[in-house]
Amino acid sequence: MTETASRPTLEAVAARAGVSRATVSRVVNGGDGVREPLVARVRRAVEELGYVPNQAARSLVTKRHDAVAVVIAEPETRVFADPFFALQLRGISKELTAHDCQLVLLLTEGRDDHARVGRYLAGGHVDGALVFSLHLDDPLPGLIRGAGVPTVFGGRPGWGDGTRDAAPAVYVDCDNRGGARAAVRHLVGLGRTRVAHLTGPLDQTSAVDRLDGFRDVMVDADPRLVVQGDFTPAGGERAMRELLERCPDVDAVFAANDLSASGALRVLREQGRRVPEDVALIGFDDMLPVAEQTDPPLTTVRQDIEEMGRLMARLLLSGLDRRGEAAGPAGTPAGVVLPTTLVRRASA
Amino acid sequence: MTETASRPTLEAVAARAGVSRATVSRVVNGGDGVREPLVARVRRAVEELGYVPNQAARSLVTKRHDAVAVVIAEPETRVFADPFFALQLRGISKELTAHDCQLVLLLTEGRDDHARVGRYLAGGHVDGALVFSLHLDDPLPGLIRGAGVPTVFGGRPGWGDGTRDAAPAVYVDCDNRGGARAAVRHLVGLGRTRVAHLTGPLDQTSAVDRLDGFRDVMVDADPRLVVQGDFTPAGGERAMRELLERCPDVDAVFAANDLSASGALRVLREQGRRVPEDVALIGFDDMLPVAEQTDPPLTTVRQDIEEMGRLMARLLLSGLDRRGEAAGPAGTPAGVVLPTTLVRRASA
DNA sequence: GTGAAAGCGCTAACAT
DNA sequence: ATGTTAGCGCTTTCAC
Repeated sequence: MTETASRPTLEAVAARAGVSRATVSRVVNGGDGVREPLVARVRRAVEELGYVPNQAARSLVTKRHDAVAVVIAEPETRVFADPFFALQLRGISKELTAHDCQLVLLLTEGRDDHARVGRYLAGGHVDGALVFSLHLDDPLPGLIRGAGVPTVFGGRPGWGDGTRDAAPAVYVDCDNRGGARAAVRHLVGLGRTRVAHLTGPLDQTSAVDRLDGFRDVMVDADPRLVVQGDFTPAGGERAMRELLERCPDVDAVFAANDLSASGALRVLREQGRRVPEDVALIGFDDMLPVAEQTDPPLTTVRQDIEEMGRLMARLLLSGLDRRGEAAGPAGTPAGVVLPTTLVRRASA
Repeated sequence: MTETASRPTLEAVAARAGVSRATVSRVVNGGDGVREPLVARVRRAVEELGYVPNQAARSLVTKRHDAVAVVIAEPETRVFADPFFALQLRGISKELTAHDCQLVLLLTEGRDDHARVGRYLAGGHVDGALVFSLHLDDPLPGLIRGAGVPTVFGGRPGWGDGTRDAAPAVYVDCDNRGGARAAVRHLVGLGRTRVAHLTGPLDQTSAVDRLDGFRDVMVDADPRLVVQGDFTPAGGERAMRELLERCPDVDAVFAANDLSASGALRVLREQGRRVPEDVALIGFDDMLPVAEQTDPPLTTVRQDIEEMGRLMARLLLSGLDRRGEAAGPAGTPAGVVLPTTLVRRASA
């Protein structure tokens, strides 16, 4: 534990420099409109006293915080196990840094956490929030709305089409459904007839949309060919085992993401099925450290995750800049959907 | 982007409830010393208005924030790839939650980030900081000292023995050196004579301490048997390749952590060396998802990472509670070092 | 038990 | 160009 000396105030600096508080404030905030000799005097006083502005006091009057919260509604274990978040965070981080804005990461595991995060957001610690990985029954959107903090969502929020409210939710997503369609069409194009789908957790729109894309192509697929997973390798293993038991004749699998595809791949190999000869396999995300390292490397649907993060941050910041301007419905787009592309590797 | 309605203030609640601001404040902060009927009236007004206290205003007077920062001095990509951080964060998170304290995660990648984090800490956004993964040349400790924020470090800080300052740094660490000794002794006990060490990044004390432990046992080891890694699987692969080239007769490897051990294992198998028959291998950390999943499972040195996190948080919070009391040198221990244990699995 | 009033440290009009 | 002043929204003596 380090000492906590009570910090010097503007007042102290002003006294030391022999000027008014207002002048010190001006210098500290850029020094425009203050003559050079004074600027120097103040700067020296600041230096000598080790003055750092008290943000609470500053925010109280400016109502700005130069910080935005990133809220991830997943347990740490998942957040840290899934490169998806790392990539998105990296995009966000770059964009925020460029705007000299601090990223504050809030992880929410249980219901208590939700309440605390709600208080944090409503308490005016941040100028805005970027929210990820919402689940269908998540109380977070309500809390956020209540908090009145400008928010951009990562992934289409699950509560209807966003038109329920006066201001539709702003979100960034990739074309999950279209990407899924492309993947399944590719499998069909390969001549596969027993095409299965290992889904993600169906309380998330990304998983639902990918399932819908699968169904768009496999209009009357044997329902046993759809097995629920959870975006994790372990879930992929479990789902694949179940699938092989239910439908030993399966000849193609579209997994909802690369992580579950990697799990499925392990099971396939373990049970002596060759990929892609016996069973063709496609993932989703194009998470390089996963998709390229598997054996065989994964054919997958690519989305630019880092770019999504960057875009979310940009949307939020530009929205913040435009505060107070007439926010016509034409102002901010409700949702930005980025394209996906099929990346062919060896697994399908 | 959601609407930003200007939030109701204490004043508004007071007006609505027909009481004074002071009374509302009392109710909001627990309601002691306010008679029941008033409490109810105020509560209802709070409810109706959706009032949430403005933290900036509150902090300005109380000087408390009910939030602590966790600073990790690593790029996101590493933070999110290494389960170590997830575990530690989980321990911290649990402890903080129990004290109704918000965890604010700050990741610092480059030098600009350092400055911003320094400003954030000094700006009085948090009551304290937990700092990890410091590197030898890190400017962070200086910034933190300057910020005057109570801090507990994860891992022994690298700047001397901590006695350079009036208040020695508080930290939590595991017995890296002792654990390393145990691992190497075990290898020697197995009859191995060409025992190598794949180090971690030597600008971190944990890596240095493990190397020292290795040297404690292998007093005059062939210097070529020590190869530098970086705690990552890729680094482990690289180091292992180099090692096999330099010393093809190596018969045991102590890797600085499980992640690099897993990389080393891949290379060993790829080059046709059987583990443990030809080369015995030991890791460090006992990171379950890694150590148990490898083939063969890793013998490793266990440290209770989650407990370390919990302990760090507890130390910080108890220090915060004791503010102002005479902080005698006997008050807070400078460093807490947790024991390690050797976990035998199949790799050695 | 409750209210009135004084600030916490800062910025932003408004004077000068 | 610089100083003066009035709050930002809250907690906390201090009277009543």
